[in-house]
Amino acid sequence: MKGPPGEKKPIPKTARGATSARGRNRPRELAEALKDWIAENALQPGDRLPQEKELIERFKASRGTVREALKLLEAQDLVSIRTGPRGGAYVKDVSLERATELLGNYFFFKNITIHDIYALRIQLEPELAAGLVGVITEQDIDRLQQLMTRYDHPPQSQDEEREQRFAELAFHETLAGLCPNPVLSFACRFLIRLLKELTICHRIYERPQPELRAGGHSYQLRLLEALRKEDAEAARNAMDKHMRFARDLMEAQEAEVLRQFLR
Amino acid sequence: MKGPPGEKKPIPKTARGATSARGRNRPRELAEALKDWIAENALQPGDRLPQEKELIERFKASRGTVREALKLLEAQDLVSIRTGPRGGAYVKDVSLERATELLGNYFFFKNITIHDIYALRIQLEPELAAGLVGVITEQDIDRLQQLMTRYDHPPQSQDEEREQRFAELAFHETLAGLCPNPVLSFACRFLIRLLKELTICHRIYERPQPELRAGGHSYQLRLLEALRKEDAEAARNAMDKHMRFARDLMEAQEAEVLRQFLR
DNA sequence: AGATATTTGTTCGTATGTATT
DNA sequence: TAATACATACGAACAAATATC
Repeated sequence: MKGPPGEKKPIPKTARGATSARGRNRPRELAEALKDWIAENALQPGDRLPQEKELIERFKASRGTVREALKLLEAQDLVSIRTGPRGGAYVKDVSLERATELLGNYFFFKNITIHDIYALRIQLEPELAAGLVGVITEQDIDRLQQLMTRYDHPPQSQDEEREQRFAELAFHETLAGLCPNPVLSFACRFLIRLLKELTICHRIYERPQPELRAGGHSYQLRLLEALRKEDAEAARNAMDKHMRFARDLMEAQEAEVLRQFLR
Repeated sequence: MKGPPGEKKPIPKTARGATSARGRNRPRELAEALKDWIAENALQPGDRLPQEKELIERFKASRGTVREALKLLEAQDLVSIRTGPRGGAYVKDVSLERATELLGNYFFFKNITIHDIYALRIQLEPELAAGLVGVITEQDIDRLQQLMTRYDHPPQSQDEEREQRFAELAFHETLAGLCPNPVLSFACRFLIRLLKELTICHRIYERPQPELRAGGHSYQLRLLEALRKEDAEAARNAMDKHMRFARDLMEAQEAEVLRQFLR
């Protein structure tokens, strides 16, 4: 089917190509071996792995293979690679960002709706709010109130409209960051990330939402008041109302946008 | 000290190495660019990416860089790479197992407690149960009831004790698998995985739990009844009671095990 | 079943930029 | 400032795998 094989490979002279070619010595295996090596030697976050040259000798692999294996570990956020003389691969704690990104990949092809996300937010954010009592400080609350000034007024432009939506989400991210329950904290932040990435949300955020902004602002004020009084149930209640209010408006907007889009 | 294998170096003529060196156009960036490219072109699972040669031209990178980027995507389970004609990088659905594993890495160094996990289960499992109404079939319910026969009787041995705990969790995993909300479904299954991996749970599962077994069994029966009647609120209520009951017992056991351990 | 073409997999050599000393 | 060590990147050749004829 293809072009005539007129051109032979004209490089037979040296023939010093691959040597071992031991079948399936894939980078993946090397990565697993490195992980085991890390565990065996009880390396802690911050410790440095041997440099490439030594890894090449120790594991009997080429530089490219070693590099790919290290990249694999970096992709899992188990190591971070720095350049320079003190460079190399360092054992690292898995970062929130990376974990979020990797989990986001799982939902990449799933069809997530606003309804799906708010079904969880309604359950989790009130619990989170209640759990903050006794943990959150006056300074934290002041910082949150400071954040709210970015959307305590009607937006002057479409850009500001969108910015205000993200500032509101940042409010909730900050709250989640204060939560002492690591799982709950992660879940709430991940839901916010999903919201940010939903393309339907981008369309919604472009539309004027005076009700959403004003309503959200007042619910958040009630929430902060409850937190100041260290009243867990009042905090839970305020957040519950806040979430249900937001869900209803967002779902209505979703339907509206879809209606326009399908027209 | 290099000691090449006898052969001379017959590559003097070309000898042109790196050219661009535009800052640090790392493989990471290429991987991100490829991800964007996948989204822009609306590639679906099963679709093939351009082959290495074309990617080299299109993104102006060397083969090694392209390969590392592809390996990065492969490590994230976004593509799978095959050799041979019609080979190349194929867009792939991220498997539940892999996503769970990667997220598990994030919580590996965090100190998760039973309380943390049940704080979420209490919120999410009732919601999941309610959402099953209208989706779950009679066959599904029959299958679940079949599953329950594995712990409808007191265990005869410590092995069976442990087996019954895992069978109960399998019941909840099956429920979660039926949930039409992908985020809620994942969350519930991930929480169960965390429970399974908690070392404290292993100790608890070794101890006799007649109350936990009998109580859980009866709550699950009530749940299935509600689902048969398609009564969402009754299902939610049954699951809520079930979770609170389990949490109280598990936390008591956790305290007990810790007390013994610290003695 | 076997030959062939296509595509990735592996290794080597080399060049370059940069951060540390 | 110069030397050096190191990661980063490029290119070429060969090896292995595999679909197609």
